[in-house]
Amino acid sequence: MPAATIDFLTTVPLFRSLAQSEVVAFSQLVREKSYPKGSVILFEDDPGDSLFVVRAGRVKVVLVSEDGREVILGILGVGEHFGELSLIDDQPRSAHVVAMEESLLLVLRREDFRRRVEQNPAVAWALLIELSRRLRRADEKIGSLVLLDVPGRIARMILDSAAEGGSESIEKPLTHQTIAHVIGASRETVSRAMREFVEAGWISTERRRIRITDRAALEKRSQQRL
Amino acid sequence: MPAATIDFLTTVPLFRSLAQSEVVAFSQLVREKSYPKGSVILFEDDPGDSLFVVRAGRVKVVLVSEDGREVILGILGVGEHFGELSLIDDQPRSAHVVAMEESLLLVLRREDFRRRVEQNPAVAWALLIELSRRLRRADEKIGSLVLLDVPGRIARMILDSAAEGGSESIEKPLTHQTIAHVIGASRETVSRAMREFVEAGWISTERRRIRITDRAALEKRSQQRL
DNA sequence: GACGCTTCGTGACCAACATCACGTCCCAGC
DNA sequence: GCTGGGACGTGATGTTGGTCACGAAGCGTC
Repeated sequence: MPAATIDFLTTVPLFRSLAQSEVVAFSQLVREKSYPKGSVILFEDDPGDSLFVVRAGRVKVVLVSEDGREVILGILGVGEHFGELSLIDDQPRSAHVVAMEESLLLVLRREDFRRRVEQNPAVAWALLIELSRRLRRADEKIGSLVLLDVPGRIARMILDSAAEGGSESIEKPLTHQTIAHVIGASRETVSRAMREFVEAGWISTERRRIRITDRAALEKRSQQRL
Repeated sequence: MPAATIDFLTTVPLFRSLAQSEVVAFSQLVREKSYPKGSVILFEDDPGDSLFVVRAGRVKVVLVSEDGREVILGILGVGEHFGELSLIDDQPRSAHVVAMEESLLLVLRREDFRRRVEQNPAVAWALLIELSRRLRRADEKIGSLVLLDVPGRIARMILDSAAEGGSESIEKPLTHQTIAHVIGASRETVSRAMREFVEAGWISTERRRIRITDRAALEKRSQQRL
């Protein structure tokens, strides 16, 4: 197993608290797998027996309705992982995961994962912290869907995305369609709302990158419904 | 500590996998506290240092917007617990919790809880399973908020609630207002939609208890938007 | 049984968004 | 450079569901 994989694993929050020897052990259990843009990595309702870590690229976690409309539950970039729920509770996968770009994933199988978790309380604890974080975000999202109008949800999404990255700008390009799927709105409504933000001087956009120019205004807008 | 508390704890999923001696140890760490109907048990943004288990009564987990509108993230009954997130990740509470009825809660402090979790992998594992369950439900809820119309969300809520209890009826009385807060709709819309369900012969209602009379129709309705 | 409080039923009105239907722009690949 | 597909801008139109405003009906309490 290449040393690069070991180095990479030490940067993943899930494994960061581990001793070097533990990380090496993990690195020997993973397989690498690559997925072309648009390919489905796993399907809702499938029985799941693997955990995935994004090594390169970007994936989206989506729910799809009978008539084809979709919601994006999350967008995961390098260092983030998915698929652990099915390893924990033996239930089928709760959503589809699709590669948004050509992506390289590390795959870890259930038995290997479980054995390691049981032997290493630090991993269990890191998992608990990660699930807590996701639960908080999910609850927040529910709140924003019910309590905020579309511009409010966009404002909040921009602030959230910026918080992860460079603080004042969103590095990863997002199409209006993608934003719409994330916040539960139509592409057209997102277009119109974002134009208003630009005109108001709250953000500026160039080539699908968004830069925040008036954080305070955005924060205010993300807390009230007009 | 009364033996009744010990017996009760063994019925709680979180502790069910524990040895009797472990349960006794826990029972000696909890305090009992009672809350009148309507009282706030904990506030969003407070630093949290306790885990609560519902011994009697019912509580709701709510987010409240600036202008006073509320979303109910969950309704917890006897044997369910809340407040563990703050114990795990040391972040402030993510929502308010309010007693819907006169309620009796068991309170466990952070240090006691952590020590026990660290010494007992079974508790950590039970916690992981519980958080996984909640995460799945939260994601499902996000999906239904975006993909379903109000009647669809009501249909789904009825099916979910019935699944927990007697399968064909919902034991715990729910007001239309409460249902509205859970599914993110107005009281009036819930009234109208439920009347239609009754007229269609899908459910029957008496004194705030709902009985399912045509499960198949409800299931169908909960999957599509009209 | 009478009072009051909460819940529920229902109509009228209106706003936020989805949807439909285009046209334009941008860029990647030939 | 051209060409085609995806992303974006924008108007017109329709509909869901929120809000307001009542009145009626339950239900617990004295």
